Amino acid sequence: MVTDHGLSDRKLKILHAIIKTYLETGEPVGSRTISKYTDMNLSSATIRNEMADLEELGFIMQPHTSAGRIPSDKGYRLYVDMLMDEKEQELLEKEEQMLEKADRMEQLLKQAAKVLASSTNYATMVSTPMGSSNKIKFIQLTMVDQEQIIAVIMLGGNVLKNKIIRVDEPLSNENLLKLNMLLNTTLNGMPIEEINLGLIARLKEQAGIHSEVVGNVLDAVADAIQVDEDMQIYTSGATNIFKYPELSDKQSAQEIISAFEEKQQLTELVTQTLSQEDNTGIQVYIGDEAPVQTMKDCSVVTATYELGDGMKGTIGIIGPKRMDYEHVLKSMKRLQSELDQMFHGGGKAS
Amino acid sequence: MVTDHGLSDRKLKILHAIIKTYLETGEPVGSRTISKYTDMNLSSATIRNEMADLEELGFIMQPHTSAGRIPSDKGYRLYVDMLMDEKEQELLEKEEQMLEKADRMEQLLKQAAKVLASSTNYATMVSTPMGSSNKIKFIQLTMVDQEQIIAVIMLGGNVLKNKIIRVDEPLSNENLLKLNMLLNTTLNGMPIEEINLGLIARLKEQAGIHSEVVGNVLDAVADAIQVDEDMQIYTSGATNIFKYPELSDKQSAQEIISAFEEKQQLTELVTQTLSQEDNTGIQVYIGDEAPVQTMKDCSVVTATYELGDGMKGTIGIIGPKRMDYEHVLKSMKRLQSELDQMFHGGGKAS
DNA sequence: TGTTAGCACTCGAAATTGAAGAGTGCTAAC
DNA sequence: GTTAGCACTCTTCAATTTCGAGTGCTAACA
Repeated sequence: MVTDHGLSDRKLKILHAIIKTYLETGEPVGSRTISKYTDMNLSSATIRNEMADLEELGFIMQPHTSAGRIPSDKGYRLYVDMLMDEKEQELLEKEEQMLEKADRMEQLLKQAAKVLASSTNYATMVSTPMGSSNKIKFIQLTMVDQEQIIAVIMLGGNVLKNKIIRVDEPLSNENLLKLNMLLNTTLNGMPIEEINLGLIARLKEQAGIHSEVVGNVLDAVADAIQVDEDMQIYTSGATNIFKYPELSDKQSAQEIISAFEEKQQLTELVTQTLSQEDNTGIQVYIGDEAPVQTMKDCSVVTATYELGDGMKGTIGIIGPKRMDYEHVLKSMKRLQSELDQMFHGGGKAS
Repeated sequence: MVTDHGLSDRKLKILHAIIKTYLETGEPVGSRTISKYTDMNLSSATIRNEMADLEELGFIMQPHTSAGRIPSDKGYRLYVDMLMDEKEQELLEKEEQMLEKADRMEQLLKQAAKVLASSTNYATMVSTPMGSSNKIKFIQLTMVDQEQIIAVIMLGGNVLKNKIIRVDEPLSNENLLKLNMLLNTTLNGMPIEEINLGLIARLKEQAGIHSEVVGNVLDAVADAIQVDEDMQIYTSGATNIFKYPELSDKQSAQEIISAFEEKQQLTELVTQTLSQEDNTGIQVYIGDEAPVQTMKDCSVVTATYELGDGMKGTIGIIGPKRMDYEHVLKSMKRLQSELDQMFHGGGKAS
C-alpha cells in the first residue's frame, strides 16, 4: 500500500480535483471546470496539457474523444491509498442508538447492514461470524416426550444450535444422564476438526446399546456445524444501485442485484476478504480488483470484525467506482470497531 | 368465484385467444393475428367486430388508438376464474427431489421459494408459519457455566427457540430442577396469549429468591415469541421481474425489488392472505386487487399452507399481469400440498 | 342477418436530421 | 512554461419524417 507515484505536486492536485468532482457529479470533468474550481490559477489550456499527461500515465481516461476525463481504476486506487493513510474519529450517535437496541446477534447484524446502507446510500452486506477453528463448548440432551430428544449444542462465540432427534423407544433418565456425561466429557472444548471417524467409533462403543443415539447426536452436530459453515449473509440497500446511472442500466443492475439475492457471489467475496491478512482489516477493491466478476464496474469496500474466539465476520459495501470513499472508509471503521466492541463486551448470542 | 359473464361462446373463445397470445408475447394482439391463430375460420374483420364488443364490455382495451388489444384486469379475472375450476395432477420430480433434501424448516422454505422461482420464472416469497394461537410445549433451563443459563423453549409446530440468560450467582442443581418443574407445570401447553401479568406475578412469587431468573425466562419467552411473530420471509427470483419489459423500467423495478428486499410490504401481503378465508387457500390478485400499492402493475398469486396446530404460512408469486396463470396455479397447488404433507408428515423443525 | 373485402385514417415506434454545446488538441504568441 | 484562440470531434436533444400495424366503417356478398 505504498503511495509511490512519480507525480508532481500539481498533477496530483489536478488529479485529486478531477476525482473529487467526478465523485460528486458522475459526469466527465473538463479542463475548464478544473481551471475554475481549484485555486491554482491556471488556465484551462494548461490543465489540458497536464491532463494529457495524466491520461498517458493511465490515471484518467476519456469515455470518448471530446468528453471530459474520468478517473481510471488506477486513478481511484491512488486516491484511495492516499485516503487510507488519514484517520478520523467522528461518531454518529443515531447509528449507535440503533445498534444498541438489537440484542440478538442476527438482529444486530441485520441492523448493522441497514444502518450502513442508509448512512452511505450504497448496497451493503454483513456476514455472520465464521470460525476457522470452532470449538464445542457444551452439549445437552433433553427428552421432550417419548419420541423426541432435543440436542442443544453451544459452539464457540456463544452460538447455539439445536436439533430434534427422534428415537424409537424412550431413554431412561439414568441413561440420558450417562449419555450427557459421555458427550460432554469427550467433546467439550474440542475443535470441530478433531472430530473424526476414530473418535466417533470410540464414542459409539462407549455408548453401548445407545450407540444409535450417539450417532444421531453426532449427525446433529455435523448438521449444526454444516449450517453454520455456509454462513448467513444479510444484505440491505441493494436497490441503492439504481441511484447511480452508470450501474443502473438493466444489464448491470440485474447482475448486481442477482448477486445480492443469491448470495453465492457474496460468499466468495467474504471468503476472499477473510483470507486476506491486513493490519486494519479494511480493504478496497476497485473495479476488476474485486474477486467477483459481477462487480467489475463497482467498487467494493470490506472490513472484517472479530469475535473473541477466532470467529471472524465481514462487512461490505458495494457501490459505483465513484464512491464517496472518504465517507465510506470512515463509516466502515466506525462500524467495525463498534461490532468488535460489542462482541468483546460479551454475551450476545443467537 | 362464479364465472358469470354474458358472453357468447365465440366471444369467449376470442377473448381466450387474445389473452393467451398476449401472455406469450407481451405485445398487444391485433385482429389479424387472432383470425389466423385460431381455428375458427373467421376473417379479421369479423374478429374486429367482436373485439369492439369485448372492449365495450370491458374485458380488453387498447393501449392507444391503433394498437392491438390487451386484456384488462377484468379480462384476466375472467380467464383466471375459468382456470381455477380446472384441476390437474401432474408432478415434477425434480422439484420434489430438491425439496426432499432439505430437512430443517428454514432450509425447506428457502428451498421452496427457490424451486418455485426457477420453475415459474417469477419472483417468489415464502413466509414462515405464523401461529394465531401458539402454545408452549416445553421449557428447559440448563446451566452452561457459572454465569450462563440456556433456556430452551419449544413452541407448537416443534419450533425451537433458545436464549442465553446471565445470572449473577450460580444456581444449585436442586434449585434449577425446582425452577424447571415450576415452569413446566405452569406453562406447558399454555397458549401464549394467556401469559399475563397476574400469572407472571404468581410465578415469581412461587420462585421465591429466584424470581429474578423467572423474570428473565419469561422475558426470554416473550422475546422468542416476539421474534417469531415478526415472521421471516424468504424470497427468491426477485430479478426475474427484469424479464418482463412492462415491469422493468427503472421506476417499477426499483419499487418492486425494494418491496422484496425490505419485506415490509410482503408482510402486509401475507397478513392479508392469511386473514382471507377460502376453501382452496389459493388467491389471485390482479393489478389493483392486491393489498399492496406497489404491486398495482403486477399479478400476485398466494397460497396458504398449514402446519398441524393452527400455524399457517404463505407462498406467493409476484409477476406481470400477463402471468402464465395456468402454470402458476398448477405449481402453487402442487407446492402447497407438498408443504402441507411434509409438515403433517411430522418432525421437521427448526 | 351475419360475414367479408377494401380503404382511408390514426397513431406509435423508429429512423433521420440538424443545431447546440462541451471539450479537446494544436499552434502561435507572450 | 503559460496562455489565448481556433478548428475539429463527438454527444445530446429535439424536431421531423417515415413506416407499418391496426382500426372503424362501408359496401358487397351469401
